Amino acid sequence: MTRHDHQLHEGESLKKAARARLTHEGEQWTGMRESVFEALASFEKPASAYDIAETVSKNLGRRVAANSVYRILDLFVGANLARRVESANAYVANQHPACLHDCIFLICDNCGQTVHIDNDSLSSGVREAAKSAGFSAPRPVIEVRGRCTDCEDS
Amino acid sequence: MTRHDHQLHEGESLKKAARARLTHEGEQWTGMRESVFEALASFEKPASAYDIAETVSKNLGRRVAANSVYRILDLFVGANLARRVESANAYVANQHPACLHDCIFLICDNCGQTVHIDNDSLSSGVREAAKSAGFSAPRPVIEVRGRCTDCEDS
DNA sequence: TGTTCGAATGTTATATTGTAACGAACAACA
DNA sequence: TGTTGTTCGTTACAATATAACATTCGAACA
Repeated sequence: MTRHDHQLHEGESLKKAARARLTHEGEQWTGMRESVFEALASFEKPASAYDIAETVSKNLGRRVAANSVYRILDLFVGANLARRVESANAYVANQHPACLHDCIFLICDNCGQTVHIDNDSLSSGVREAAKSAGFSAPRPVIEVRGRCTDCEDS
Repeated sequence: MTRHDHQLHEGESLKKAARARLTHEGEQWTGMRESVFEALASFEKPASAYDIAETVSKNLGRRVAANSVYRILDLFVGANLARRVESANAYVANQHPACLHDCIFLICDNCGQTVHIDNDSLSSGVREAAKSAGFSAPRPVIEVRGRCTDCEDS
């Protein structure tokens, strides 16, 4: 397991870091994007675009279509503010948007709780294996389905 | 890359192996299941349940609902006759249904062509990392998005 | 200030993927 | 023959995702 010296953000701090990262990419930090980010970060589990749309709608007191949320989530994923969990069709906020990692998600089949770990030797191993097979610009998707500690008995 | 001594099947041979595996699991090899398996195996890329439903419908000369295909695909995945490619919402036939592997899919973002590699040291590394994090019964999902050799210029 | 232009968002429609519920067909077997 | 359980058909619907086009907003500049 690789050491991590960078900062883990949360709450206001995370929002600031996200904003800094997005503007650094030359994108705007709009009210809508802030609302989507706040909603995304408020979930404890990966949230679907529709979950987020619902939360944002409630928070803003008006209907926001999933469509708009998808656009913003795509932007976030591209800018490393969020990650898509492929095997759950859902999204999570990235806790350290400033630095780039291939992360590994552990998703509990029972409760949906998801944790992410970074293991650069594993992920670079996967990258290398892909390159050896002739794949260029590899973007690893590493997820593990299973049971979390809380659910392993039930 | 781990050596593989087992047999790689194709065509009739693959179908026989799949049938053997499924019946060994105590499940029936019905006409419908054979049709779905043939359709699945006929694709060169991962196929969606709806793609398969369409192919089976054409082959049988009558409408087969996606619903039925999903049921059978779920059965196949459970019995190791097929794999689900999570990041593509699609399925591929398993070329060696008799033996169990955590496989790694390489999916071309441009053409959709997918190859799979087996690398037991990587996949067991992922399993171990998950276990260390408290996850039980881990089932790794390892996929890589990128560009295949044919597409890397275009 | 006012205008213009492009980015961002709103709106509606639709495509794609996936489940649920229930009944009919069929095979295995008492 | 009746009974039972699995498989499959059928319909309906839920959830996820994209497309197309209109509108709004804000930055840049005359």
